[in-house]
Amino acid sequence: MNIGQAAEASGISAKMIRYYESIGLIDAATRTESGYRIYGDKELHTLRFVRRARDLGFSVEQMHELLALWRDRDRASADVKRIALQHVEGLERKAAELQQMADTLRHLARHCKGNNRPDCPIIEELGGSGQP
Amino acid sequence: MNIGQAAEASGISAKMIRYYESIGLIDAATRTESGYRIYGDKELHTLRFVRRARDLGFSVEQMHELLALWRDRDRASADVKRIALQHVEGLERKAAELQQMADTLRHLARHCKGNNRPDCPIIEELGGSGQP
DNA sequence: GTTAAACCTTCCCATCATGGGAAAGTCAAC
DNA sequence: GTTGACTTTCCCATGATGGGAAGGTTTAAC
Repeated sequence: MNIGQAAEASGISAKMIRYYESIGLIDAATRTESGYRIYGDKELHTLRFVRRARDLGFSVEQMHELLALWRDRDRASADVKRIALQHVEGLERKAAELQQMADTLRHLARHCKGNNRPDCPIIEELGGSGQP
Repeated sequence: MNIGQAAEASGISAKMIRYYESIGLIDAATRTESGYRIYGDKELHTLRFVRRARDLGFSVEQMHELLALWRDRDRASADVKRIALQHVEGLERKAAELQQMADTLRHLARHCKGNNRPDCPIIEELGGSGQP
């Protein structure tokens, strides 16, 4: 399988597959005589693992740890769980932060008439007291 | 006021003030004879506007539009509201996406024993069927 | 057998908002 | 007049991703 087909089958772009290889997240693919990367079932399996982890928002560094644990038959599930829950905390913190911003803005927008007049609580909040 | 004091007073780092100037978000500061940027009340007011907008997650481009509206006495509040609500949508979409990831992972983690054994629903989900 | 399309390779550049640091100039206080 | 705290510009880095150029390879059609 060439890189294009591996990309298609894994859902990771060829560009990113090369990038993941270059930073050492995945092993360097074997090559044909002419230098084309070739992928087999094992490599595809790894790429799919990476895609699922990525879809769950894991960073490259976390994916690196997870891949190591995945390959380690003697892993402790506690290690996996720790990485996952640590990530969950980050996700929830970030989500709450964004939602907080959204709530603030929605609140301000609710009191903005949204018409032709210039007066608007949103811009007044941003400007503090006084005009520019 | 020098850039350091303006940074202190506005909550935007000197580094970022220079950057915002370089990309045209804020006007180029006047300079002393020796080239130091100087900031007065008006400029500080603008910097504070930018900080508040940034704290609400607006992008540089959106801040650019908001600044223009802030300075425009003939603005329509509808324009401000449109930008704000558009941003709110983006924030909520992103927040929901992160929260969805967090929920999925929390669910998997709840069924992971977190002990010395290797079996773990989290890594099994990432790996799909079969071992690496 | 040649040619054209569709691949592949590496390399460089861009994003977005932010920070680090170097080298050199300026200002204020002592 | 020296020292220390500030300022200037310039270059580089982040993280994950894409765009595109220049050039080599494979494949399918004629």
